[in-house]
Amino acid sequence: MEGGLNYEQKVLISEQLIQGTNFAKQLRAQLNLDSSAETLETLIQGILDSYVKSLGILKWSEPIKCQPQYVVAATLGATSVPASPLSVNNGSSRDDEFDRGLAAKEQFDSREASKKRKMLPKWTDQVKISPEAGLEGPQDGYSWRKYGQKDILLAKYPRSYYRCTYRNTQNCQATKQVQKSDHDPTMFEITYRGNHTCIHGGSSTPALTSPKKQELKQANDGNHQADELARFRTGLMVETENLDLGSDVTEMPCPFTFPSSSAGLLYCENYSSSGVAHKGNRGGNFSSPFLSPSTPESSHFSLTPSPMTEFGQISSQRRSESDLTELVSATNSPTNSPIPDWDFSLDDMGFGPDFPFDMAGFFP
DNA sequence: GTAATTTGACCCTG
DNA sequence: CAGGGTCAAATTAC
Repeated sequence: MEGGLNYEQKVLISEQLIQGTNFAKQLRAQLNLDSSAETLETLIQGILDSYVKSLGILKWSEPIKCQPQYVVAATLGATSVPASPLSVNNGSSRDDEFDRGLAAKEQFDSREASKKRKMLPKWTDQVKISPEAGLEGPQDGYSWRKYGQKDILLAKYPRSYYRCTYRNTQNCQATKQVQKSDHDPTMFEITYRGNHTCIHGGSSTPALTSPKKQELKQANDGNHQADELARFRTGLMVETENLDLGSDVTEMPCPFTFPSSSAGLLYCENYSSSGVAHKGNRGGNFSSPFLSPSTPESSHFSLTPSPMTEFGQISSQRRSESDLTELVSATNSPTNSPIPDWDFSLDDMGFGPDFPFDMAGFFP
């Protein structure tokens, strides 16, 4: 991928990245100064813009495999949050699980669908539910319909399967799985797969077929409750795990989209190909195979394509604060979002270890 | 009556 | 063959 960059691309990327770096530096300074959420938001937006532009400059590259995992840790605002993103991540070998069962058939064309299913991006969001969260709370912007529940081997709690309500009408292939954590009953692992191609889903006022019904339903369903609530109570930070870009891994594994405000941890797992997903996207601009399952309108995140610790440090700082939550909440409002579809794929972007991205100097 | 959920059966993958 | 994911008929909720 990086090999395909021409001079202009590199220059543009550099400019954007430098700009992003500057914003990040300012943000860091502001964090230390305990600045207002507004200021922070501006800075973060700047960072995001820079990334978006940078990534947009990159040509879409061929599908590549997802090898390492990205761990996106999102902090719950006022609620508790896992002490360490990485620590929480330890517990699962979900990749294996999912890979094994990934392939179920599709209605239309079993074999084709099976392949497609395999290529759908997926990521796990760990959500911690808190009593104070309450039941009110916005929907994640998408309408889900439960289509199955299974008892999982060695798991205390069953896993619920949801798919987009508009699966049939709009052929939206997004699905999610919700399972209560064995270790911490207040913790839910929500695995999203596929991108929303439905129109209703991403809107600020999702055309939920029956909002009331859903709310009531989900109120009785801790899984959902955690899911929805979490979405609006978070700050996002990204950490990488198992990234060994110095090794022979030649591509950036996961395309990411950051479900704008997922709480807890989010793992980008096992993303394999973007080809299919692109097919389903309209326009093709910044739509990626990784449409957010929640609110794609905006996401605040930090991105580390290398195993650096800088973000981790920032994470720690932020975790104890609530500003970012406000910040995210604010920008979560679709009306505030300058980025219509905050979805992009590093994969597609062709990000790779050779990408001229000096993360070490990102946060001096 | 319509839409969502439940749940047992079936299919696919490893 | 076991386990996970999905289907679809039956049931429930609105």
